[in-house]
Amino acid sequence: MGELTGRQEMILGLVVHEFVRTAVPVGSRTLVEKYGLNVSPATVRNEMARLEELGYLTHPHTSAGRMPTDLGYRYFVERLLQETELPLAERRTIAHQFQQIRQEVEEWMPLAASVLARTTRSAALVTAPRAARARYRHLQLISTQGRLVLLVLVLQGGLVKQQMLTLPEPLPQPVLSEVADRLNQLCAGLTAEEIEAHIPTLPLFEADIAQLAVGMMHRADLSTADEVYHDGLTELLQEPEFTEGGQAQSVLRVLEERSFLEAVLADTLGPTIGSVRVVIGGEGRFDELQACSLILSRYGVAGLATGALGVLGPTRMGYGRAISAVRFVAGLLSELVHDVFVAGSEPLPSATGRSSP
Amino acid sequence: MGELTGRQEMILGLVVHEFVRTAVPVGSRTLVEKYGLNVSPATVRNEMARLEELGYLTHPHTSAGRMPTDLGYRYFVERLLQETELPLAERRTIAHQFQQIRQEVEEWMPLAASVLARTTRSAALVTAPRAARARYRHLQLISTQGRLVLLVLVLQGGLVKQQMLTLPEPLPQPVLSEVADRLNQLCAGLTAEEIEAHIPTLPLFEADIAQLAVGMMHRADLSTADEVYHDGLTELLQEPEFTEGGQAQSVLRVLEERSFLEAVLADTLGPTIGSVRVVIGGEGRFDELQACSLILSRYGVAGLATGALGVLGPTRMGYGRAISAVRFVAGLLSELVHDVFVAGSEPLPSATGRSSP
DNA sequence: CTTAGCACTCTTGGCAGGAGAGTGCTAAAA
DNA sequence: TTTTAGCACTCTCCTGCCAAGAGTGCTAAG
Repeated sequence: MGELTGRQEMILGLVVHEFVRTAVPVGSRTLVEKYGLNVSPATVRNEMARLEELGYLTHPHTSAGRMPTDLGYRYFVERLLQETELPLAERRTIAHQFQQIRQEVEEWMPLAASVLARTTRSAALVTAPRAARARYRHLQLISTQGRLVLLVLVLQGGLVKQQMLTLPEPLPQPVLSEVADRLNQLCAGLTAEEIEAHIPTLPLFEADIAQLAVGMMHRADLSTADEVYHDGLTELLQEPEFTEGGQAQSVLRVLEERSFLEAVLADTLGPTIGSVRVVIGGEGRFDELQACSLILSRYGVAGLATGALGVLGPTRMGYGRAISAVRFVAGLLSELVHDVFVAGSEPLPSATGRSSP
Repeated sequence: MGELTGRQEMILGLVVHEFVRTAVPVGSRTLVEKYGLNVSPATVRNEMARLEELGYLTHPHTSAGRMPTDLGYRYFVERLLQETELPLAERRTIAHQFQQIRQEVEEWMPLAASVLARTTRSAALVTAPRAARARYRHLQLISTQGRLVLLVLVLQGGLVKQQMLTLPEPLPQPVLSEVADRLNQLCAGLTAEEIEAHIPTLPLFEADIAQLAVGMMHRADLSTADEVYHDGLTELLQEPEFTEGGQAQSVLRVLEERSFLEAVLADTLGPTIGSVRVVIGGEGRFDELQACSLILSRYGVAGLATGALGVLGPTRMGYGRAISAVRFVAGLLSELVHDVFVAGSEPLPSATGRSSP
């Protein structure tokens, strides 16, 4: 990415800004008039031509204004966008909402999605936090009538898995609880492999149960994202680039084809917490996202449990605001996860004043 | 809804059939030729004019073919559609898939949604089964480090709720387990109110925990649908009626605005299990669904736990197949729920041969 | 009651022409 | 050397127009 002169940068920035606002290719005259530049449209045209040569702008057709290319957005995001934060008032209300549902584990993800969608006016995606390697925390066996038993396995980080099993003969609840307790003492904090090592030493019935739990943990390890919470799809599809045919579906595919989302996450997000990644226009690898940009970040506690969250919008999106919002919400969620895992007992420091690395 | 002559019914039926297939208004000549009627187009025209007068057909404009009105579809569904079932082979494979994941509680809903979406080529919506009144089944307290404790509450039917709480002082896991056990013995099978009645008799700490559980149960009672699983939205949005502007959003609103879905379910589905309801074109009450039809059914075990599932398609949808699919999948899910709740110990009778009332 | 015939209406696609917007280029001005 | 004015050029967008095609509604005859 070559260097641009100050004026070229300014013009690129203005084109991005104006195009994001209006969704209409912007011409030289409009730019000069709207932003009170003290050069003539002709000069701007020359610079625009140069920017186009370098690949930062395009033309839909000869007599139309300019619009940024994906490369143009990239330059904008990486060099022109000064790091910014959401306004304090907004941070306050958001932090307050999270404070409200601090105890309600199930509300975390939906709230994060809703907040992201609302503040960025785009679609938001949030995956639940998961341990890199599932670790056993607690198991319980709940007898239904008959020989049918519900096995509830709680993994470290609060992820709950359920499975049913049929006993060869009915057992009373106290016996089941006792079995569960013994396993709990033995297995707390272990990974699937570590538990497997113990199995041969266990009495028959307990070994069976442990084997089931191991299976559930393995399955949990395999899938990267169990549930994807989303919000704001309707707002996204109101954007002009999606109101026409085909485009809407490709966006939905991201949601419904889990494998696709997993690929994107794996490709663009390492295990690093805190940094925000920006994927513009699919970056050649994801055709379905040609018209979209993704702002992604990982949240959670490194090495213990992490999830991902992000904003999906048209390439023509407000990157500054979106990046700040993603970073801020990721920070809040990380704090919540931190509580469940590392668990300080002191009251949380106010989240409002925080910002990321 | 007045009576129609046999020939009028036939023509209405053919118009529906043809329009569903092609999405193009159907003219009198095409009808005669494609279906080998031995009357002339003019006769068909006369009948069509009569059907239009009665409100079963419309014209987009003077020189276009006819297409069914919502009333026309309604007549078709209620009087012309003979009760039918999915082909045996298809029922077999579907039942087999459910058999495979019988034990995997978390897979039920996604599978149901996926199967419905695929067999009807429309969007499918499935809500998790919920007890009419939440009933306590099992609670457990899992200590994190420090004073933070994770409370996991399992309700009858397998619904799991989690919440965190902060203790005034740290307690070791065995003490917590003991408290949980005492509450479990006392509260198993009770509703929120019944537990509340016990609270004054409990020691202080246990009373607090019980109060929390009661709160969680109340909250569970309030919301009709916690999670809505969906699949097949992409296929739906490929239909010609949604590829153009505005329409796509209104469909997504159904998904994202939970309150809306709750309203629809409450309005159209009583607590009755097994019957299939058809909502055509929003029926005047739901503007967002003007272009859509919903095929809905409740599943589960009456009085214990029920959920809803359905297919969302364009009004121009294959009603026969959709209704059969919804009924069949609802039946399969009901059996699964039956197992968890009422819990027979005998192996399931093969679902393939079953059909609903 | 059915049908043939015919006039009528409305959509669709193609084509032409003018307005508007914005560019690219050239030559003059700073 | 950079900036600017001027001008020709290109392309979209809208409008009006025309012909083809599809399908109807009506009327009068079978």
